[in-house]
Amino acid sequence: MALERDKVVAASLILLDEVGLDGLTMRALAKRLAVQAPTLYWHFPSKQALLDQMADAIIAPVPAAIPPGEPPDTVLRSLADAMRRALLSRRDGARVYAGTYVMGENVLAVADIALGALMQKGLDERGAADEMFNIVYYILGHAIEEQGFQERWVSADDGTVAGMRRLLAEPASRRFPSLSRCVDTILASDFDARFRRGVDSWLHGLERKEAAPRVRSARSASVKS
Amino acid sequence: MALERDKVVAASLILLDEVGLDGLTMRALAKRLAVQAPTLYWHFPSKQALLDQMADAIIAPVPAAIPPGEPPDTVLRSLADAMRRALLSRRDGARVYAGTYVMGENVLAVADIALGALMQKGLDERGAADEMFNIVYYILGHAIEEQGFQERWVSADDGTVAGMRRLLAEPASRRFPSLSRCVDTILASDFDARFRRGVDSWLHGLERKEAAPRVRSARSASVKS
DNA sequence: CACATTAATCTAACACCGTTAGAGTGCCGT
DNA sequence: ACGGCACTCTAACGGTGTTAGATTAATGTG
Repeated sequence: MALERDKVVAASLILLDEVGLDGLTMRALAKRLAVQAPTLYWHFPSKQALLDQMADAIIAPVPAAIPPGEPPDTVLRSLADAMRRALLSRRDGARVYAGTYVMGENVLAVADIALGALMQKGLDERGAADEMFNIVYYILGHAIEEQGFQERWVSADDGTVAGMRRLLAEPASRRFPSLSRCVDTILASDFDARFRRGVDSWLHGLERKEAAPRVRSARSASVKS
Repeated sequence: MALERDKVVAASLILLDEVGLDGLTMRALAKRLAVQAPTLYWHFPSKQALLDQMADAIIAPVPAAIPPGEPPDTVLRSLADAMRRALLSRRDGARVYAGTYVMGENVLAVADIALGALMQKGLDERGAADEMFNIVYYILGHAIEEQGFQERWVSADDGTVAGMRRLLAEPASRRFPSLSRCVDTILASDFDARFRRGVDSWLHGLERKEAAPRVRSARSASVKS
């Protein structure tokens, strides 16, 4: 019963790597499973339901990648790293995940780990929830843009970033001086290094939060006094 | 020549608000313009090209929303705010923007402003490029999830977040203790407040960067000595 | 004015998509 | 032996982005 479902999800992930999200059709998936397309609708009520399962499967390796018993900073760093790697591990993985918004088993597990580490650092419930979403948003946006960048520019017919340089360098030269100064740095962009620095910045910001517990707002304070 | 193109983009943005990205078809757009669908292909080589123009149009208001002559922190804060508002101003706006990766006029202008402010704060080219992308990733991820959350949960048949509470509270209670503690906070989530705090954290992290100029790596230092 | 050219739109159609209806097929418990 | 169930099939519907090629409207040129 649930065995067949898992096999379908596994096959769809392989197909995703081969043809991308736009090429992932029910008919193509059916052919790979030596089956007719409508058969899939006995196992999944819709394509979106299948995509939801795929999204959960994509981040399934994340909870297991977190070393237990480590200090919260280590947990958070490896959590961010594992989630990024999971999203990037499949072609269009970030786009699949972004389109889902479903409360899958693994999604909940990841959230639980992040919230636990954040509260262990001294944040209250709201602070932990905020920061947990913030880092997830960052990871997701980062991965979406990275994969989109690759598909659009690196694996384009051009084959290099030369086309991008042409588009960037010309109009920037006069009207956009700051951009013009940074254009070489941007073209040589290293997503991994940038991500690491981004996570560092985030963790550094957390230090401030845990050190200085939130003050009551002026209104409620005056009411109290 | 370019006049007709702009009219098509404007109409497509109105249609986007009405029917969402999934409902935005070339035939529906053509009907709104009192034209047959293939006519659009005289003005745009593909639907993706139209979406690219739409994405650039969505963030067109951003550069104008930046007060000139302000200190860089103010510039960056209002830039983040304006970009977020722009993405949220159209239905599925964030998803449209995320799928584009095009070097439009306004995209370049926004990048130029951000890079200028960051370098004015003392960051070098690479630091400015990194942080500019980081904040953009964050804004984008935030907006995508917020709009997706609304479409999937708030405007669902259920009409409220009750369905989400049901899905979250039950499985969380035993296996996910931290999540369980935060579930009420999460359900009462205020995206605006969270975004403001996220930008604050980011700006705070920048202070550290500008204060402490990067040290040479150990390897190159030892070579020097 | 007549005419060739160009811009813009049309109709018709292609190949494909997600999805549904409803008819089989094989197995399993009684 | 047989009813029911799990699973798969064929056929088709309405829709999609996109192309080919004919047709109209406008425009500059002799």
